[in-house]
Amino acid sequence: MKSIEIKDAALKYFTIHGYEGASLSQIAEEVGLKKQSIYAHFKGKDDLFLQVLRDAKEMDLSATLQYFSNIDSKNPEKALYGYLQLIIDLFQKDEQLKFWLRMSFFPPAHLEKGIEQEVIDIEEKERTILEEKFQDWINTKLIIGDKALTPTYAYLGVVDSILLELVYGNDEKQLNAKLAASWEVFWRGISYQ
Amino acid sequence: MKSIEIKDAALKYFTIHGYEGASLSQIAEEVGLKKQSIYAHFKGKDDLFLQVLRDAKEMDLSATLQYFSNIDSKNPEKALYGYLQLIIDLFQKDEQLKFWLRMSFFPPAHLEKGIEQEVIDIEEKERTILEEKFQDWINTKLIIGDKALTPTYAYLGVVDSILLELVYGNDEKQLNAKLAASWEVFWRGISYQ
DNA sequence: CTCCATTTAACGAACGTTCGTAAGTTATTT
DNA sequence: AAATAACTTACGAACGTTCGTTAAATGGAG
Repeated sequence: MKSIEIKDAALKYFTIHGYEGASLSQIAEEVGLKKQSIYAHFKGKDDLFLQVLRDAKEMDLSATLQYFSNIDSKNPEKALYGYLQLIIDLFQKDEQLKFWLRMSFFPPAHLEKGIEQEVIDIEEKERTILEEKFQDWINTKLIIGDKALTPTYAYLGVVDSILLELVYGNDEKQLNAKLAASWEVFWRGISYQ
Repeated sequence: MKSIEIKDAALKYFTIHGYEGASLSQIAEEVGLKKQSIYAHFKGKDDLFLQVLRDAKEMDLSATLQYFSNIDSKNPEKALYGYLQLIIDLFQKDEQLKFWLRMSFFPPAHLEKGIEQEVIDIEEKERTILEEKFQDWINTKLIIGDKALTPTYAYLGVVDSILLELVYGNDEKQLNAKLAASWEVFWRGISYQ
């Protein structure tokens, strides 16, 4: 299917060059087409971009949902650390997560409002999932604390810092060192000792 | 001085629209000039961009250096939390930090190599400052641990997560909640209890 | 008169988009 | 089964606009 090929190429160029820096002729050339042919599949650049964005968002959200529906609820340490590794895997396996990150932080100005809404939407969903898990673990005395929001936000902070290191991504050794350090301190910060 | 005005306007548009999305005519219009007049002050778009970048980098680095040369070395809790607040202040006071962040994560492709070098440079300098402080605090039993690298990386992770929240910046309430949560867990993770 | 910032004018190149058209595929009618 | 219609996909050509950049003319300050 050609429209999937186009979206793949668009994902690649939007991720590398941003919305304004990516051109339809580059994208078309990548799949062996002229730029005019893109208009047989998409209404225009904005339409192509938004479809790529929604695919990326859906992929990100479904990966998170699936992971946390299959975890061992008696082992928060394994569950939480495993999610960090999942993110690293996802990030390195395909471009969608990097694209999503770039566009949620620095959206094209004329689409900012719509994108912001999607970002808030996914963020709240993922936060809710985490908050429920943390509440369970607090209730069952597997981690310390009273309200679940504190470890939730702190954990999301660790996730963000790992994502940032991935985006920045100059060195795998440094990534692993940062992951180990953040995890060690975080886990000590929320576990009984 | 007109070239400073131009750099200020360039900073603004580069931050909002990125390198490719910002145009010289917009920047010139902001300071009441025609775009061709920019060439009396800068060699071209790249030159203007790189000068703005170096100004931003210098500002970021000098703020960090100055802060950590004036801290109370007997009180890591205050010093570390104060730096997080300094970052929030800096971020909200002027655009340079946001510009620096955007360009260090998503540099214009054709300048990537040079920018990456600058980012590695500043990152190493800031990490070294922190590492020395943490080593002192470990030696004087003000925080736990053996090697200073672990709390250094973990703290840099907290810094990153706060920066991300600032970039993303939809809500001051949420920013404060995330800051409080990350700090609480981090501090518990590195302090004696 | 000189210098320098700024202007007007113009450049080639690239941008996203639209149009008409041709070919190929699928569906409907004879 | 053959003929017709409708739809999809792709392309050449061109649209108007904007881009970064260069060159030459203008104007004012020292």
